[in-house]
Amino acid sequence: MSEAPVRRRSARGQGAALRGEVLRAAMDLLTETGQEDAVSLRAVAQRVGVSVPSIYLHFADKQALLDAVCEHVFEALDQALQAAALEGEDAFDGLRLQGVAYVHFALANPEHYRIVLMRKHEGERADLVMASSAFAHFVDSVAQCVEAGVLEGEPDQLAMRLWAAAHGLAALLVAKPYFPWPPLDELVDSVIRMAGIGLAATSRLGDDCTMADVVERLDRLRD
Amino acid sequence: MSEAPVRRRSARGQGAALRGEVLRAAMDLLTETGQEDAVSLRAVAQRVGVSVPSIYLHFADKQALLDAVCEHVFEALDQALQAAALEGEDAFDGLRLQGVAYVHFALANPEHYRIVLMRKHEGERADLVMASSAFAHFVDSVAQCVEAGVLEGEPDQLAMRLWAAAHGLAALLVAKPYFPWPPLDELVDSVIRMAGIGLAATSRLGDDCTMADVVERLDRLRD
DNA sequence: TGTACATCAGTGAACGCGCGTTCACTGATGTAC
DNA sequence: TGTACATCAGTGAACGCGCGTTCACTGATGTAC
Repeated sequence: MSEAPVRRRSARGQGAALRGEVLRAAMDLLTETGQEDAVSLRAVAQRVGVSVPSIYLHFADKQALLDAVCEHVFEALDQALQAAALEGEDAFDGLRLQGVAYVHFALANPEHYRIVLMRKHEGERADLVMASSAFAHFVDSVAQCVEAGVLEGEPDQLAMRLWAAAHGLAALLVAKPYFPWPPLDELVDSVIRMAGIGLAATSRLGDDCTMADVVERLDRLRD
Repeated sequence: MSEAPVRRRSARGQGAALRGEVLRAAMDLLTETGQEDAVSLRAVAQRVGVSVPSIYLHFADKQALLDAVCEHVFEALDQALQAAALEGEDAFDGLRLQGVAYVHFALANPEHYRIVLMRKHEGERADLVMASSAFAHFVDSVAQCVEAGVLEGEPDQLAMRLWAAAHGLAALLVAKPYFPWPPLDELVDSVIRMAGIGLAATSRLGDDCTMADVVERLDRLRD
């Protein structure tokens, strides 16, 4: 039943090739099974076509393998966001497109997203997000909006708020795929715009104006 | 080391008492250990002071116990939100307070929140959110804002967007407690207001006005 | 050109562990006669 | 008032399972002489 691929042993000096194959197998297992539990060393080894202890030639332990997976995922996310940012008509629009791309990334790689951003990370691995370029690049994008005068405040603080909104939708869609969501594109668009416009409004009109206050002002805009 | 509490066997007809004790023990284990894995039938049984098979007298299997925990958590969340709504000065403010209460609930019960809203639920358990009163009550609150003219659109759709924002912050704080967050009260307040105001703006000004468009209008408000 | 040796890329078998679940059982307590 | 019996609320011991990890090992291939 279970295909046991035959793998030729690497040539001398090419031992490191196995590392890549193991990493890829772990990523693929996440994609195909959709559950983290399915990524056991035995499952990974079998998929690569290698014995279990071989994995230890390239990863100190299972956690090291999972860490490598997380790193990989963050890089992919970073690239997706940067590509999206380039499509924007201006800095603010680039932010919006990054939000949309962020949620789409989670939808396309739900179990990868879950492993990296919905699991609790402790100790040394706690700073995974900060260590990734993805967050730093996103803060840069926000900073451009501040320079352009669309947003006001500390870019990293503003970035966290937008991140929260995008993550919220991404995480809900990943965790509750069977919830009766409306058509996803509309949902994503509306949430991202809600966040972007809300952030522009709250950051520009001052943090201490009441919500009713803002609504009242919005009323005047209608005329 | 591990205290093995002595439990008197329930009197005749009082067998159901154990059910409550088991449920409570499972909840407490989540609180104290902060990790779902710690809730094994053995750990629960030991904490109650009872043998493992006794649990099967009241729960079909482990999943049934976890389902009961989820139900309990949703009820607690529902109560927290309803209490918060009552404090609002008006319907819209009530929405804001519910958002704040939502995030505070997650912070106070991180592992409970995780188990219910950050895990993937499949099959019959997929409709847990819809089956809970919490979501329905929240939609009601949104509907009141629509009636009051603060928001426009389908209450359930609007509710999902706000839910996404609040959940995003809650989930990030639960998953990344060591991230260098700013002071939590400010962060929560700013995200909730961003979402509320953003929703008011996008729903009232029409879904197809561009973000730049809205920002331009906001500029006029400053004068 | 031949051979001993070191190195490299792996393997097979076993380890102990904690888990959910099952099964035959025990012993106290209420009820029927 | 006494006793047989049914019921109830549990228990002890064992089941098989998959897991991460370790250890002594193998066999091909390059290198030194």
